[in-house]
Amino acid sequence: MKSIPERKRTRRPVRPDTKRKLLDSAETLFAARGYHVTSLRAVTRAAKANLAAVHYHFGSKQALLEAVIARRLAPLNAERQLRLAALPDAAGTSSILRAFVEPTLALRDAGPGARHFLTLVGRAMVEPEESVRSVFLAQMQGLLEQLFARLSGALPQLSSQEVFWRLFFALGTLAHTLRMADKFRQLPPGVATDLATGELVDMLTRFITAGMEQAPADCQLCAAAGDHR
Amino acid sequence: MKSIPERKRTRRPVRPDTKRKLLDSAETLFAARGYHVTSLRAVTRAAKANLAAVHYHFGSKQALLEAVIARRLAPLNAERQLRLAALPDAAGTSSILRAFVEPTLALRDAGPGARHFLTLVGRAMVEPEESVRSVFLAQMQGLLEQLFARLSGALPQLSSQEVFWRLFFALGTLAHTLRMADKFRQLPPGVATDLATGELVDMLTRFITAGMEQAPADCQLCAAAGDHR
DNA sequence: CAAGCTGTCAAACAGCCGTTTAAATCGTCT
DNA sequence: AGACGATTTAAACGGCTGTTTGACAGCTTG
Repeated sequence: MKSIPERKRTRRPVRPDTKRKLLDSAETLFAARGYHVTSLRAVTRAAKANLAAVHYHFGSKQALLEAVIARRLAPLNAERQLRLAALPDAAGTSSILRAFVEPTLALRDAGPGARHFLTLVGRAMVEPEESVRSVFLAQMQGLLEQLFARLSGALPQLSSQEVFWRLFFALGTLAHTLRMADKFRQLPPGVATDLATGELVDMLTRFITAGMEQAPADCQLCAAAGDHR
Repeated sequence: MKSIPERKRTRRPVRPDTKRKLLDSAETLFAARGYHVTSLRAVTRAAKANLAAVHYHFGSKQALLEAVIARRLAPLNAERQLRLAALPDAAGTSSILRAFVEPTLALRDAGPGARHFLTLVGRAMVEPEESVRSVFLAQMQGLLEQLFARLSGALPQLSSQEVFWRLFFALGTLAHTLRMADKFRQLPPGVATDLATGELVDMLTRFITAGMEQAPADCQLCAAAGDHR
């Protein structure tokens, strides 16, 4: 209403970051407290935006969740796919699992937002509510089938049923680890609470590799040597 | 605080099963849809009881959750403790883990209520909300410390930090399995969806035993033999 | 019988929820 | 300048939430 801002290099509106701030706030709150217990009022308050902004920019609470997940999961899945495709045909179980795990946990060091996202993903994998879990699984299904196929190729001595169950266990372990990517609580004394991402990747990969590579169920040698049963 | 009823033969009221029916309905609904999204109206409707019955018998929604968990977790933990104590001093990792896992998954065959409880526990372990998770962890802490001590004794070559992390992974795998104790969805074709409990216990125990018993992180032989890194 | 406790019931409470509306504001273009 | 689309804003909507209340029924005990 006054002097002309001739050098208005800012072609974007004054507040183009409302959408991003909503995503950031939702990411943090959904991860910390869960999707259902987090109200849109809490999200918009944290983002310093109006309550109606969520519906203007996203349409609904669920669409906001989908956007939060897609923003980071799409690039992450793309890199996991690249890593899997770059493996030699004869790659072993450990390499395959590492190609999947390492880009994931690398987000721990990509800023606090990405770290919150990891917690959110770890929870979304096991969410009781269909709507939340399906939002996540829909974006993962193709990659998971690819991972299953690679592992089946690397473990030809196992039945596909056995590969499935071991992969099921391994993904459960990964989800459990992701949930703790943010912070740890109630640790027994003497255990380091902060761990470098590289060490964590190593430990996790070794754990699930050992579980996947063990002898088949009907291996007599194994049954005789072990103390189980 | 009054006269002692020397012979209270019929101390039960006419409808002593309202409390139990509330526990059953809450167990089922909490497991199927989650604690927060399940309303007391849904619980009382399923139990064919009045809305106020929850507050009369338990005091609050959270107290109902605690009662649901305690009803089955107390006997379960008692048996896990017995199984652990009955082990010989020289028991191996596999036996220790099996003593913990087997009574747990045995609830799969103890009726539909117990099966729902397993799902609920698997979710409570990872619940974002502090109130839910702490209700569960408070009843588990002593047993978990005992389990940690036994495993440390069985794996003397590992640092306590390494034992902690491997146990952390193993419990994550168990929690993931418990969540699926109820039913499975979206399985790839050709994979049996219903599995006998014994087979499941075997597979799970073998998986986490292999992860826990692997060589220490700095084992040169292992690093040279494997294809990882 | 009357008193008393236990359990049930319908109704209401305040409060928060996701969503919608319509008006107000801002930046940009003709 | 005026007009226009893009955004923000305050307010309200109906609906569902956990919890509380007070009256009422059934059985046990004086």
